[in-house]
Amino acid sequence: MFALVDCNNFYASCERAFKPALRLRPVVVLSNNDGCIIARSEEAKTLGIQMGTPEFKCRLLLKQHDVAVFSSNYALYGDMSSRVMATLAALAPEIEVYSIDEAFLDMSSFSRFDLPDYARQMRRTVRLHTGIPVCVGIAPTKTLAKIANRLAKKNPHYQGVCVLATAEEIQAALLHTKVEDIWGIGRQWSKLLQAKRIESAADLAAAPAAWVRKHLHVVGARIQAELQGKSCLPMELVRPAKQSICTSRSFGRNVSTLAELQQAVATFASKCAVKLRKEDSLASLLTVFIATSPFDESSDRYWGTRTAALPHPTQDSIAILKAAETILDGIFRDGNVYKKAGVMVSGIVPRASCSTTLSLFAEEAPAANARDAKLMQAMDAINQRYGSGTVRLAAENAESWKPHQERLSPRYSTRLDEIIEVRV
DNA sequence: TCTGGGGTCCTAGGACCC
DNA sequence: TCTGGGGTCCTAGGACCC
Repeated sequence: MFALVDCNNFYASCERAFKPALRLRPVVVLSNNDGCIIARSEEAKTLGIQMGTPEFKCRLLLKQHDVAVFSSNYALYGDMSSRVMATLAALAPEIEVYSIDEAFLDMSSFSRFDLPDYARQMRRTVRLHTGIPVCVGIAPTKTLAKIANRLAKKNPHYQGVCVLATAEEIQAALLHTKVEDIWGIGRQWSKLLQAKRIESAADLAAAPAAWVRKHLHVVGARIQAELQGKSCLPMELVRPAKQSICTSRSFGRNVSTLAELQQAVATFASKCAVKLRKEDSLASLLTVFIATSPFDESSDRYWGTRTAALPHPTQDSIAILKAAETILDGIFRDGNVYKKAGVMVSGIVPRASCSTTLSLFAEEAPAANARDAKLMQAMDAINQRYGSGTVRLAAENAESWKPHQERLSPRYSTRLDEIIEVRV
């Protein structure tokens, strides 16, 4: 048996955990640049506020109903997530952290337990330790556990816990789940299935296997098997190393000059290098992209992107930044109003496997690399201790590329100075 | 005026190997 | 008349997830 534990309205719940007065008010959290609604409390959902709506389109509604509106505070959500996960890890022998607000737990050794009762205990414990409300779904496969969790969230009579153990319970749950609500079935496949009169999860479970295999490929075949109670997706206990790392931002203002883009791209490139070093990996490919607004119909869209091989696999900020500047020069087109830019590193290999690999064409001797590596270590250590951005490359300017965040809450759980500010 | 950011996996087809 | 059988690697595009 697998349990899926999922935090309710996670970002909104994090904001609430530190401001009990918000319990009685609808809460929403905005994306970067305070652009779109990306999290809603139950009350905000009831008001009809849709996920992904631009803030300016529902500003009046937010005001009318005295909705508490927050910029996204990723430092807070990340730390709260670790606390939830640490609590869950103590409640089951194995945990797979699936996303910032979800985890699978291995319940296979709990056959002699009263599962619903144990699940209720897990909810109480997480609530007590972190202040975050969660729902628990338990079933024989991950896909069914997802369905159980969804039912636990949607139907109040479950009180946050749904266990699907018998064939009858599973069949009833499948009948009440539409295909588009199945984990792994997105918009395109839903359309395809509905056209074939496959409308519920029960329909999909019973559909001809050959047809599913042909049109939904192995991924769909796996989903079907999981719905039938055959577990195909095992627990993944160690997070695999990342295959690509991307840092991109929409700009809070119009950007037209190469100089401004250079600064943005330098900042993002450097961020990618920091993330690479955190992963202890090296990248061999670098992509830079710049884009105009997809919503502006008065001028042509431009999406400039180019990928180049790095001279040798690296995690060095300076090497990555230099290469990014060259790529940017090649894709910049004068006369555009840019709204977004990004840097991505890929072709990633673990550093350990690479220590002796030399490039046939590299101009720099390995000795120079060793010195640069020490420099990066020192920079990371200083920024770790005194806050990111304390030391940086001159080409970067993180401050000016910070997205607009006018309604940011304090980083309650990671910054002492910000808590003291609240008391005053 | 105004619209997020980060990922993964799979398939098909071309080019190549013995 | 007739033309094998088994692979790998790479890329682009399309699907999906949070």
